[in-house]
Amino acid sequence: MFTVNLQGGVPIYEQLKRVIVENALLGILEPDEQLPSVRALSRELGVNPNTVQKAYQALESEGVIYSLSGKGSFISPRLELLPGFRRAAEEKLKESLKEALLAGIEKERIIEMADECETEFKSRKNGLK
Amino acid sequence: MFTVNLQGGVPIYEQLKRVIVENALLGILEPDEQLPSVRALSRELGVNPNTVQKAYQALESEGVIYSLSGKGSFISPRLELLPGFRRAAEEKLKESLKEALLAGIEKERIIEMADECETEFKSRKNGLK
Amino acid sequence: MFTVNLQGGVPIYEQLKRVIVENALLGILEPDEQLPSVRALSRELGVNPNTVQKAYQALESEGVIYSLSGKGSFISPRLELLPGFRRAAEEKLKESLKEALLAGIEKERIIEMADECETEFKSRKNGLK
Amino acid sequence: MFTVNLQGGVPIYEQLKRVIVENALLGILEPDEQLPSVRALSRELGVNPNTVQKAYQALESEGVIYSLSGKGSFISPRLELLPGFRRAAEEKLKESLKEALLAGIEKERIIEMADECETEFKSRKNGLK
DNA sequence: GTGGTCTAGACCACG
DNA sequence: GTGGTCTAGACCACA
Repeated sequence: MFTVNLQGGVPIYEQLKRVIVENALLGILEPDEQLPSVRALSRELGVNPNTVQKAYQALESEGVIYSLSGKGSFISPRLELLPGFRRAAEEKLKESLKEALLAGIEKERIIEMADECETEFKSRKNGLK
Repeated sequence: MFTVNLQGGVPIYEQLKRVIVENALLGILEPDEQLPSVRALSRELGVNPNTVQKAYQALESEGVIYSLSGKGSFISPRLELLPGFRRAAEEKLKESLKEALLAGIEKERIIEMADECETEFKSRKNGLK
Repeated sequence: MFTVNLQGGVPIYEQLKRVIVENALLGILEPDEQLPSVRALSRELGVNPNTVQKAYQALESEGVIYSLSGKGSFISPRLELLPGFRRAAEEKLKESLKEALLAGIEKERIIEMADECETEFKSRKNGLK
Repeated sequence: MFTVNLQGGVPIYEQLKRVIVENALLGILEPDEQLPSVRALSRELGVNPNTVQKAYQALESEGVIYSLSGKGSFISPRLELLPGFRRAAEEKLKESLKEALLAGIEKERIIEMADECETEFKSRKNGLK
């Protein structure tokens, strides 16, 4: 379902948050759709349940998902309104753009990469429909 | 000379590395130019000498700077080769692009931001001439 | 487990790096085998944890080991590739050969010493099996 | 006359010692031949006079050279007798051999390198005759 | 529990 | 003066 990379320095719970938000924004996870339970997901990914728990709690406090006690966790409707989400993405993008330009990546290549991302999004959507 | 943000989670030594690499790539720091001494820079930034040392040693092991014992640290000539630097920047950029596109940032805005970065680079170069 | 010489000018962290690389190349430390924790090893060797940490981080940046945050440090698989490792060894060997020949050590003796090294390797491998 | 490498971590005064001993053992510097003065050599190499001084003093205390106050420094006769020199070279060689074998350098290659060293010695001797 | 960062302060080798 | 190593001890994030 979700894949995470144990190596690479990026905290597992952040990768989890990231992939859930991505899928929700892409519509692969639909509003009010139920997420796997903490225990099920931790078993599937081979990570500590605390790690999944931490991701879910963070997502809930950010309004991306909501929990019904005893029933599970669900994707929030109205996801696109997430306050500050766009601003945060813009900041991070600026950092990356600086590095990329200094590394000699041309603007044309950047546009090309953006197109590739959109293509990937489309195929991911269709792949799960 | 170099500014770092003591807050914000990003390790000080990584910020230092980053700003030095940036300035070297921009040509603000010229090949074979001497960097401030570990002690001087640590005093100026208000951080521990070991923190600056760590940044310098990491940069040396990456080939960005070189040290002459008893004399000081200097910017490496032949900086543009840096193997893997471009690839790493490209990967990070792709991640950021994905997030940005999902957050609703338009491609035109991305191009605009890239232009802003280039403008900033130019002004930084001229500012120190 | 690992022995280091606190005296003798050679930095402790370098000795540690050396013995770990040796053991990994000999197969005494197997791929993905977990290393002792920084704290445990520092206690065992009677050195400061930072010193062990420095060795581990250097090894990680060289691709000899990898760290999983919160879990520990492990020997990298794909160790044999180590770019430049062979070249560095060859250079250092040439230096030593020059000195040895000038000091009057005969070529037969050199071959003999190489054989001794191989014998030592074999006994070390078997000693830990 | 002598060349030293400012980079590479190896202390300059040790490189100086090394090259002088090498040339003396090869006969390029003949017994009782006068060495350049500290000031002349430091100027020629572009290094600090203290560095040359340190090398000369170390060589004198090891019996490789001798000084006549006010006249200069000279190569000692009977150089080959240097106590412990052979043993030190042997130890260092053993270290290098271990590394080389672990790095995958074959014994044939080692012999080949030894031959190369001898060839180099011969050409250096003839070059200065 | 793990690794990672940082500080404070000492000591050494080199030039 | 320079960089490099080491210790002691604190604090944090992650799992």
